[in-house]
Amino acid sequence: MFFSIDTNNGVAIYEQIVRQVKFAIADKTLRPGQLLPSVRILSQQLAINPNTINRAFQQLQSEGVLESLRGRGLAVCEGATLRCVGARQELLSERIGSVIAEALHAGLTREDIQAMVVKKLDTLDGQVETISSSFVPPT
Amino acid sequence: MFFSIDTNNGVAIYEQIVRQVKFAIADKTLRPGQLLPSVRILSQQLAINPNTINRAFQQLQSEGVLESLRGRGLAVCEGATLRCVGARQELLSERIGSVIAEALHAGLTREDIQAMVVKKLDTLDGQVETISSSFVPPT
Amino acid sequence: MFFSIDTNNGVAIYEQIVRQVKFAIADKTLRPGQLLPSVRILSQQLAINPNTINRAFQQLQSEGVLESLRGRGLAVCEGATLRCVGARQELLSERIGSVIAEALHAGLTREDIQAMVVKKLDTLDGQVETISSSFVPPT
Amino acid sequence: MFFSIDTNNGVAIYEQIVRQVKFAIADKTLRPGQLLPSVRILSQQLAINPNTINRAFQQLQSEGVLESLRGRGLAVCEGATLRCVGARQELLSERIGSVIAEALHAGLTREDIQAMVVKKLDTLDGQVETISSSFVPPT
DNA sequence: GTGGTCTAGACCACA
DNA sequence: GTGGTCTAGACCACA
Repeated sequence: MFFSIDTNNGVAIYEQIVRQVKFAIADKTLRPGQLLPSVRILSQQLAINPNTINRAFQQLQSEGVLESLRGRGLAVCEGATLRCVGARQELLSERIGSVIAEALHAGLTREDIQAMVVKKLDTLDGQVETISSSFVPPT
Repeated sequence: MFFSIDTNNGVAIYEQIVRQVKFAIADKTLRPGQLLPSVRILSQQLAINPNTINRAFQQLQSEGVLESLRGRGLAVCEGATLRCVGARQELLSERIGSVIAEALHAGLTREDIQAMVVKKLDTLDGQVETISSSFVPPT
Repeated sequence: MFFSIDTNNGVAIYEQIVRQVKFAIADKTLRPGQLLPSVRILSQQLAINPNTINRAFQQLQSEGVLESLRGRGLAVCEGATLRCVGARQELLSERIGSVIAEALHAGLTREDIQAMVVKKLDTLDGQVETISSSFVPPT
Repeated sequence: MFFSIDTNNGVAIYEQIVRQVKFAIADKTLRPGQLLPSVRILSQQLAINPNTINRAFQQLQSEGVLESLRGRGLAVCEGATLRCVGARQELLSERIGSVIAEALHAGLTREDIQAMVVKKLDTLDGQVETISSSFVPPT
C-alpha cells in the first residue's frame, strides 16, 4: 500500500490522497492503464470514510489523472506519468517553500534550518526502504 | 509588523497567528511585559476579522504566553521567552518532519530533498538578506 | 438533559457549560468514550448560539476533557472522570469561598451564614427530593 | 477601609463596590449623612480606575442610597440604613442560592455542601475580626 | 448527520 | 481607547 494518512498535519485527508496518488504515478508504482484499489478496500485499509476516498478520486478524474473504466474501476490515464512527475515537483516545492518561509520568518538561520532538515532525514530516511529516485531536478 | 498571514496554506489563520506570536517572543521581538498591538489594529493591518485575532489571543492566554491587563491590552507573560524558544523548535520541527516524510514517501532521495531545500533557501533567504548566502541566488 | 443555564448570574454562558460538563462527568452522567449531545442539538435545547456551545467544547478539548472524533462528534476522554471529580471540588470550593468571604465581610456571623445556607438547602434540595431532607421545608 | 475587591470572582468590579457600600451602610460602618471617601482617594487605594468608582457611585445615587452634597461629596441618604439591611439580605441570599443550586446540580449532597461551608468558615472567619451582627433573619 | 473556521456586528466592563 | 462575550449565519472536511 502506497498511502499513509496523517490526520494531524493540517493537510485535508482527501488532499493527502490526491497527492499520494500523483506521487505513486510519478514514481511508476502506478502505471498508465493500471487499476487503483477499490474505494471500499482503500476505505477499510486506511480506516477512512469511503466518501472521503471518493472525493479524492473525483478530483483526480477532473484533473485527468484517473479515468473511469465502466464496471472495472478507476485506471491511471495515458500520459499521466509525466504530468505527475511535474506535479510532484510542484506540490513538494510549494510545501517545502512554505515551511522554509515560516522558519526564516521565525528567525532561524540557513544553518539552523539545514541542520533540522538533516536531522529529520536521518530519523525518517532509515524508516523507508531506499528507492532509486526518478526525481527531475528543479528547472 | 511581524505577522504575515497566508490564507491558502491549509493552516488556520488563528493558528498562524498563535505560531507567529510565539516566534516573535522567542525572537525577542516581543519581550515579557510588552503590550501586543490591539485586536482592532491587527485586524485592520492583516485584514482579518477581529474575532479570529481574538481566538488566537485567547489560546495564547490559555497557554500562559499572554496575559490580559484589564482595559489596557494583552501583554507577554514573564518567563514566556524561554518557553517560546522551546515551542518554536517543536512547531518547526514537526512541520519540517511532516514535509520531509511526504517527500521521502514520494520517492525522493536525501539528495533531491536537500537540493530543493537549498534552492528554496537561496530564493527566500535572498529576499531578506542576499549577503548572508554563500550560494548564487537562482532568481 | 443535564444542563441548566442562567444568563443572569454573572458567569459567562460558555463557562457555565464547561462547568456543567465537568460536573456531569464527575457524576458519571457522562462516562469516558460516551458522545456528547451535538452542538446543534444543545444549541436548540438551551436556546444558545451554537458558537457559544462550540467555545465551551473547544475549551474542554484544550483541557483534555473532551476529544473530537472526526465527523462523529465529541467524546469524553479516558481518565476524565477522576480529573473532573477533582475539578468539581475545586470549582465549587472557590465559588463557595468567594460567597462566604463576602458574607463575612458584610458583617454576618457564622451562625447567620449557616442559617441562610440551611434555608437555601431546604428550598432548593426540596425541589429535587423532599424526602432526603430532615428539615421541614419552609414554603 | 471597608472595600476589598476580587477581580477574579466573576462579579464586575463596579458591582462589588455597589454591594460593599450597601453592606457598610447596613453595618452602620457608614451612617446617614456621613461622607464617603472621594473617588480619587478610593481609586488610589483600590488601584481601580476612577471611572469604575464613579459608575458604582452613580448607580448608588440612582438607587437613592447616596446623595450628592454640592461641593462636599457624596453622603449616605437618610433612611438608607434600613433599606440596605434588606438589600444586604437579598443580595447575599441570591448569591448563596445560586452557589448552592450549582452544588446540588453538580450532584453534591446537603452534607457535602454543609461540610464545605463549615470548612470555608473555619478558614475565612479567623481572618476577619469578629463583629456583632446586625443581621435580620430570613422572613 | 458531525465539528471547525471565519466573517460581521452588537454590547459590556474597564482604563 | 482596551479585551470579552454573544449572536447570526456562511462554508468546509469528514462519517
